[in-house]
Amino acid sequence: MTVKQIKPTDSELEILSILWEKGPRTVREVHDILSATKDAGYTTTLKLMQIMHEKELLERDTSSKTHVYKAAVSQEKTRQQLLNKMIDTVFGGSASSLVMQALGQHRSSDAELEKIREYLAAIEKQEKR
Amino acid sequence: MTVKQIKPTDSELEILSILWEKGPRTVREVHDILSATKDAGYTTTLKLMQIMHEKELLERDTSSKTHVYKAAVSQEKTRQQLLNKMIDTVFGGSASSLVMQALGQHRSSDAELEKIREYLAAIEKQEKR
DNA sequence: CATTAGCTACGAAGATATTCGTACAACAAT
DNA sequence: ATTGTTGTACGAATATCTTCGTAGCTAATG
Repeated sequence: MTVKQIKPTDSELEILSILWEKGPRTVREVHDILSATKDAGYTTTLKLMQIMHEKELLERDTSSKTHVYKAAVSQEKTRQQLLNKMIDTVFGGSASSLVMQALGQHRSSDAELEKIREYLAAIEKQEKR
Repeated sequence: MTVKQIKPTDSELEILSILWEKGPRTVREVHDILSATKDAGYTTTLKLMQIMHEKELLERDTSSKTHVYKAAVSQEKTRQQLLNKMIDTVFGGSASSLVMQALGQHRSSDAELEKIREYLAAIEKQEKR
């Protein structure tokens, strides 16, 4: 049995990100947020969201004239799938290659690094059992 | 000045991976390796590689009848760009969010985890200065 | 009630990615 | 020399993504 693969395009991911962050929103609201950074017509955003609904990336409430959309896939699961795919296709299946590359480039805050250290310690403990 | 963005498609990435791993190869050789896992016609692989050459993802040596292709972009740089993009678009710009998610899911070997720890220690030392 | 504004639905154009058939050249084998 | 094999080039069909114009519905406004 194969798990349903979530494969949003870049445009779809932008919309999902907004809905994850802000919660359920109308097309108008999503469009206004999008317009701040890129320019696209209203019907473009509308169509995108309708297609995402067909693909079951979004749910929608059509009980009132103005439909309200929300993400139908979780941010957590989507992140995991996209990440796993990148690990497989770009980093030869090695998660730690990816981790080292990520740590090497981006400056992370002390707090964040500390979290990562704790995480590693927890994993270590786990493995000792 | 904007840096040239490397944006290979999934199919292109498969070909790049082969060339990174095996070094310069002919279309036939690449195709034979690809055929092991997926099925596609020979001319499909040929066309792909020709287009990748146009896009300057590949270089080729046409001095003999059978052309020899090699990657024109480094694995290192490509990984970094794809990773940075994912950090920005999927993990809200937080490299450590990505790192934690990667560590959480995939089992990494003790040796790999140890490398990561050393890496963190090095970063810490660096920051103390 | 007529007009305007805001919304959905939908078709279609444009862009890009993918796939493959066919033509043609070079070369080896019979 | 004819035939078969292996290669490149290229056009075209198909698929998917993106964008937008237009039509038509509903509600508010004058």
